[in-house]
Amino acid sequence: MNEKLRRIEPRRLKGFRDLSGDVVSARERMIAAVRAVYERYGFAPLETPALEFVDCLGKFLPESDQPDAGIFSFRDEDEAWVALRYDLTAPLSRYVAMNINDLPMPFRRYQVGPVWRVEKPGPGRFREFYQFDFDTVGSASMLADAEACMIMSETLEALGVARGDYIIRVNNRKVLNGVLERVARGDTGGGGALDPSVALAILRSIDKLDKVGIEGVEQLLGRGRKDESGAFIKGVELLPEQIRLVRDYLEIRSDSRTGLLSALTGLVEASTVGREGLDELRQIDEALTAGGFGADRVTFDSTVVRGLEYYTGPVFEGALTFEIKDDDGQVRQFGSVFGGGRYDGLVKRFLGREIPATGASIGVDRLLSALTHLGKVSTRTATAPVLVTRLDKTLTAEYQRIASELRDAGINAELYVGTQNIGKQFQYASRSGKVACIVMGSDELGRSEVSIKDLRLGEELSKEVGEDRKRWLEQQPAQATVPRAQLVEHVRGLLRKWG
RNA sequence: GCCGGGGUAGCUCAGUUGGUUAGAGCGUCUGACUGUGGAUCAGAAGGGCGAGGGUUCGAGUCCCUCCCCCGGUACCA
Repeated sequence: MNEKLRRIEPRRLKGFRDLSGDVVSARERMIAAVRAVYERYGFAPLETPALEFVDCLGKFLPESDQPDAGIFSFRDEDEAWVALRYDLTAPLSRYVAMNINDLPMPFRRYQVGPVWRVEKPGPGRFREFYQFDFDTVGSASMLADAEACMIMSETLEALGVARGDYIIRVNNRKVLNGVLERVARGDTGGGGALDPSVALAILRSIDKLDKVGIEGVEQLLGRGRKDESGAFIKGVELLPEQIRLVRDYLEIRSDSRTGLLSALTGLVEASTVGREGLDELRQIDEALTAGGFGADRVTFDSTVVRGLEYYTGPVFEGALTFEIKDDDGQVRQFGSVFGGGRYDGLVKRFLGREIPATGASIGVDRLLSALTHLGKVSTRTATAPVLVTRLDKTLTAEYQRIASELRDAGINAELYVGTQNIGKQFQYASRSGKVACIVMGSDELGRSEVSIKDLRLGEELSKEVGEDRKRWLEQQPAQATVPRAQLVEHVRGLLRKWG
């Protein structure tokens, strides 16, 4: 009793996961495929530490010497605030600032790894998760942004997402700012710039378009909105004319990129930043078109907002457009799995001058879960597809030879090192995802033969085992006995058959 | 953070107006079947009801506090 009380309950932190071998393997395969695309465009790997000084991450709260509540932070032995990185972009800007004189410019790097955030976990949301970024630092050219879109498109296709099952949407924060300028002035008789917090609130509301619809956005911009749980969300309190302006903007759609640009012209050309934004998008369109990327892959969409703080120009996101049914049979959309944009101001806090930069980031876990639902990643392959069983433990040396023979032939093979009987060995093989079992007792040995059991076939046939198990066991339809010399050949055949 | 709904075996859940040793299905394990996983049959193990306090002769059932989970919402670099 006392001992029971003293025992430690195994627990795991909220939002953190243990990942089994099949998931880790699937993720590694996915990462390898993505890396190949990034490298095809000349990006090189970079690794930075998991821990950074909080001020270098830029996450001290204003008006306070406490770090932002959204990050995992603590004081180190020198009393300095340190924190786990919450993305890969902040460490990149720190790295660039430290090495600005030695880096080739433009500097292009990719980085993959875990990041940590203190957020409420939900379906597909965790406190520790992987991101896979690529960024171009030191180029203000829209060619870099256009390339980012092409890479996002190629990456998704390289992962097996069919054209049409995804879309890269592009917008420009400068266009958005142009609209905000108009909201701020003339049309209301007011004038001057919007209060930054109001501007932010407007962007936040626009960002919710997907979720709450155009009517919802209008409510959020006006007096506020009551959601279905009864909670009231305070509105931005814009005037009706201002709301109408935003609505007009959001309703602009076009199937072609140039079509959207012309449609936007009337709304934002009165604004200098707005015109600049349109011009940048025009350059991106030209580069995309020259690269052979049509609107079926990369489209312009005026409703894209993305992260609020640091984007300064083009913003893009890659979204999966198909629906899936989750475990409860509920229809779900995966939505955005890939996002990025231009952030010309990030290095400034270190160097005092702007270094232009643009890039994008994959939400690895979300995309992986989408690919799993798509059936694009197999999750049942064992690292070694073959188990060499030990029917007769006195023949172990012979079994070791068989295992070596398979390995020498390039086939991963596991020798059963447990102590249980043959029935349990098959169970073990079946549960650990093996494709085949090698069986050899004194019968086979005497005839220079081996038996090879096809576990997957056996699993299928077993549905009709029925009552007559005796006969089933005698026939062993999923098992073949072949000359020992044909072992490797036969196993290869099975592996080919089950992919 | 806020609103709503929940916490009873590994899982899904049942537990009458508070009343004797807390149940089922699935899963697990064992055996029939010591050279064959998936079928069938038989049997076994496994929880003291999220935690703590209170009311009561007596609480999984009532009251209070806290914790956790789920859904929605806010925030999200």
